[in-house]
Amino acid sequence: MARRTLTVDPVACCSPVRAETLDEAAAETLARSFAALSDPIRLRLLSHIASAGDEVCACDLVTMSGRSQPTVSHHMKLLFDAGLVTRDKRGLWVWYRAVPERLDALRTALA
Amino acid sequence: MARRTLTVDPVACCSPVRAETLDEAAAETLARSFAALSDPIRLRLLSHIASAGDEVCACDLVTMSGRSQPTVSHHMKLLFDAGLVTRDKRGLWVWYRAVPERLDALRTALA
DNA sequence: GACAAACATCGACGAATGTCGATGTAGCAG
DNA sequence: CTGCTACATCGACATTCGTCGATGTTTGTC
Repeated sequence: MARRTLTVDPVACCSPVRAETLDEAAAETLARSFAALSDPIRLRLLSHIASAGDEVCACDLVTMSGRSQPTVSHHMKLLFDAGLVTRDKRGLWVWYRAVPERLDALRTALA
Repeated sequence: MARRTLTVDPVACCSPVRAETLDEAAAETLARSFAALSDPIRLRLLSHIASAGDEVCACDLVTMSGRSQPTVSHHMKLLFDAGLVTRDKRGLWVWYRAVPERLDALRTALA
């Protein structure tokens, strides 16, 4: 059986905000996703990965963001838990990849 | 000339996150908008107004959200400053209306 | 085995946020 | 002018968040 984690469903989420009033559970889920996008550093990290169109090494993110390694690790964990990126550890390096389906799901929620 | 306020431009914002890495200024602007959507109460308030398709009285929002009047007023100010709703005071009542162009702008930013 | 490198976790700190009671302000009704 | 109503602002509080140095863990190299 599929293991239940704390991460959100990559695709499904909530009905569009303009369709009907969100119920409390849907609002909670959506809010958590948007909270992942509510920090400029995280937005730049995500944008850097998403625009690359390919895998990005975590080591690049530290230099690119200008933050310390623990801080970047913290932000990437939030993006990962929000389902916005995937993480793939190979050897010493960790490679991140954007999850376009998740971005599309959030776009749908704003419809 | 148009008065410059603290509110954001209703339409224009940032290039899509998948197009190229956001610069710091764009990331700051976008993050502030998503921060307005990062609270479940605000999402329900906005969804209630947006799905109404018409004006909504502030008095309805208090009962609907289950929060105190000052708290609702605080949240509505954030939504207003984010350009997601307009405010129209007529007599004693304040009427809110959703700004679909702003929601569309955020959807575009997630493209 | 010992050592180094990449990343995660921990602990602590200041700053920002959500919340509400108390109070201020603007607009009606008498 | 007096009161009442709807909403905004203020002050205070607990909680959450962003940050980084120190430390832990995993992996590869020798």
